[in-house]
Amino acid sequence: MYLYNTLTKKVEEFIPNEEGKVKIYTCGPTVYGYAHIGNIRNYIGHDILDKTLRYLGYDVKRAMNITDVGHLTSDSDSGMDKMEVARKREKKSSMEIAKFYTDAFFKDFELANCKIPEIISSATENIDMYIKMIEKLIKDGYAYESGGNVYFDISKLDNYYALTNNKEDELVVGAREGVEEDSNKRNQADFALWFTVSKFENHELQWDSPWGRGYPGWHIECSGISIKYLGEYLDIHGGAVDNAFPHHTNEIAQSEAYLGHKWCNYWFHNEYLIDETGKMAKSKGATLRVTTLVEQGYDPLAFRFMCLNSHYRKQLLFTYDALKQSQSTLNKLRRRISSIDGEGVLEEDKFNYYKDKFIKELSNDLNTSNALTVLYDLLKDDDINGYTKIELINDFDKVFDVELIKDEESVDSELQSYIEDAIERRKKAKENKDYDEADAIREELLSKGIKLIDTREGTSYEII
RNA sequence: GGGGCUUUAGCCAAGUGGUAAGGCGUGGGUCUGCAACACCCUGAUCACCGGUUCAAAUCCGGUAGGCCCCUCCA
Repeated sequence: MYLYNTLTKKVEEFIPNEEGKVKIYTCGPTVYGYAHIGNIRNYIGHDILDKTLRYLGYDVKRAMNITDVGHLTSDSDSGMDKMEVARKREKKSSMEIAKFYTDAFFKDFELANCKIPEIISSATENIDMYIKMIEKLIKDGYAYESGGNVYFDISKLDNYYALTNNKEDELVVGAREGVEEDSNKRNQADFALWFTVSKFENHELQWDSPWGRGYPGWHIECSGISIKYLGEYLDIHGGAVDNAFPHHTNEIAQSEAYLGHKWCNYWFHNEYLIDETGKMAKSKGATLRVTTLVEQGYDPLAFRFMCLNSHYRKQLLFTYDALKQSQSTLNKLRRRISSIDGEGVLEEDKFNYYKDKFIKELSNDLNTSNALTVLYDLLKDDDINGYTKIELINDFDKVFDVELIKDEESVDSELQSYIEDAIERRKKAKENKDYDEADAIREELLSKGIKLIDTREGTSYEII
């Protein structure tokens, strides 16, 4: 398995800390609003990573956080907590907001056939862990109290910018509008580990701590949850590209300072899904959800397929035209696969030949686009029996997970006899050259969601 | 100002030194009462300029365009 590692800026062979086992941490959503399709693309990328590693035989343990507190609109202490903003907007309690958007998130997540990680933990469930970490960081001289807050002192590290090659002198404070410098910090790039009540009024969620009643900074949650549930040695940590700096940079800083040794070997970053205006962002008000696509009549797996057809490290432009193409491609694939006669016995050498090709593509930094080409090559191969083809398709779909072989929809016997009767009536009408009647029957069924397909062998149907 | 990514046919897209995969769509055809489905045929010298090389979409330099990060975002 070869993966691009942001830390080394190269595609390198993936070697887990413990043979046969992989520990993955995925940065989860901040649940102050709906997850849009760009967010979901990121999770589809992680899902493919997860499923590919399992496909290759690794024992995968994956954790993901739900950020329900501590994520400021700005990292200087002037920002509002995102959860607080949503709370005021919707006049609900923080926990209600978090619950509502967490449920909505997982609905979209599952619509895209993303497997839910073994461990899901919310920021507010692990306050003890953060306090423990912060206490040690202060004790060891990596963190300090100032103006009521606790900050991490990046000057204590030799290689703070390792992940992104940023240069301290060149970073622009307030490059983004609305960001103010925090005068409590010793170094410009220091970041908050704990905020106290003194800085914010009416922050609903607060906990007692050695530094006063308050709440954790954003970055500490991922380190805390990861170390608590996955241990001191992590194999892969992932997120979207924008997380690399400062979030992941800060995670590395605080985790390694806390642990006293290297923490995570591979950093996995997904590129964005963009639209004509650029990045889709919750903060820009983007609300196109997977659920929305479903309401518009699209198969959510067509969206997943669209992501698979591209590469996780390439920006992907979302257009309805592209989505329609994917829908069409997926429909054609499924039809083609459903017409395969699955008779025969397993042809092991051919099975292995295609499986090896499939593995080779996925192992090359998750080249899903080429993996799909292996599927097309397989479908075109006349020198392999139907049974073996179906076995391979089922096998590939463990990773693609786009329901290439749709389960036969169970049609109750009453409906089935009605359809068969209608097909027979239509057949008679056609024999009598009463095409108006034949078309009327076809229309009647179509209005009930049943599509007739005429073939040389007769008429079949499809529930749509 | 600094850092990162990116530019291949109408669209999505593979390709990491040897002479452009695949898919969608389009057009043409076969089939068909019609339609749909299916099947067959159909397309590019790889943003531009220069260099290295027997050989470059692939390496190097430059130009232009797009996107992202630099303390809110997946």
